[in-house]
Amino acid sequence: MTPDHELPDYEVRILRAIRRIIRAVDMHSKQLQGKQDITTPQLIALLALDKHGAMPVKTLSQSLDLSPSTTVGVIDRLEHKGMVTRTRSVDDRRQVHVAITPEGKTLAALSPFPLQARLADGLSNMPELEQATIALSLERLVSLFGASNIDASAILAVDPIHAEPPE
Amino acid sequence: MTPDHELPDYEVRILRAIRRIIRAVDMHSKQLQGKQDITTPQLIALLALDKHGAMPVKTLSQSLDLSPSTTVGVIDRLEHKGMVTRTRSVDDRRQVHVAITPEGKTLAALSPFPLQARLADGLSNMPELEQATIALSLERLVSLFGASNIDASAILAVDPIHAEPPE
DNA sequence: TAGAAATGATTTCTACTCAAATGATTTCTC
DNA sequence: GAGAAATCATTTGAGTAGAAATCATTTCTA
Repeated sequence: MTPDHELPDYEVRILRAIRRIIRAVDMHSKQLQGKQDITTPQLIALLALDKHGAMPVKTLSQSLDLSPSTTVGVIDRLEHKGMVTRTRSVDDRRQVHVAITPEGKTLAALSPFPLQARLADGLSNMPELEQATIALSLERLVSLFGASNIDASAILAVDPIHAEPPE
Repeated sequence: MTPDHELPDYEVRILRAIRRIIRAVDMHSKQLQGKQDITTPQLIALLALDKHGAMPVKTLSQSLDLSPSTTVGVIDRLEHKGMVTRTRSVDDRRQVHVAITPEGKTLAALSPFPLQARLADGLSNMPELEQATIALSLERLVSLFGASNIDASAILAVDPIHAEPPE
């Protein structure tokens, strides 16, 4: 039994890339927060509400691909800043409809998506074929992670020190 | 003038895929936590310490690709569980050396590289060319995010998304 | 129709993440 | 050698994230 976790080259590279992308995305959000007083999840929520109109918390959480409890926190902060309002539904009093305010609309319209901007910039300098390849690759990766059920033995562990072996 | 953040198809797909991957990785960590009382960052730290021996916090944080403040928290939790120890260096009393304990070694040895196993499984069913493509695509993406330093202008730029209309 | 089950939002709890501020210590510079 | 600057670890504060528990309300069922 090798105590070492030998892996083909591609996997190490892929895992390392994933970790870096995750980090980069988070950093962008933090920067956005510092400079425009809004974070990526908040902005995504705002854009969803702007585009599709008021909706219950559950629907919003689904469209954001976030858990309800996380969504509540995001809404809290947006509400506190006056970007959205909460209204209890009359049809079903369990539901709370979240709606964007005029201030929220303004912010949504003004806020560029920094990450998207960067991405767009980079992608626009690539041939379309390559863009397509990247999209397909990522989607295949998603299906790899998401397709079957995740069991306890599944984690993402990259040994960052060895990820780039000097040859 | 579209108030909407219209984006070429590939970008939307790529961003969506990234969000899903991030979520999948996080879910893995949460599941691990529930079942084995350790999380992904903790395990990665443990493996690094197991492989390379005791090291100062700074070195560890660098090899984990995490900020020092984040690393301190991870160490706190590992120390609390008896998986690592802290020792102030005698050479340089600013430094704190983090070392893995026998219990930590046991845990590190027992924890498989699960998500990697999943990934390996999926990848091994793909032609090598495709594996290479995925690796390259991700790395290109990383360079897109990480290559240049993110300055204020990149974030505050008027609307870089529209700078290069898709043709 | 009364009680049970399901659903929706929220709260609480833990963990991860970073930036900025702080305190201790070392190194640099005059 | 004394003071300034740099370095290292840590604390604090804010945000994101999900699971589990809780509360209110609606729907199902006997």
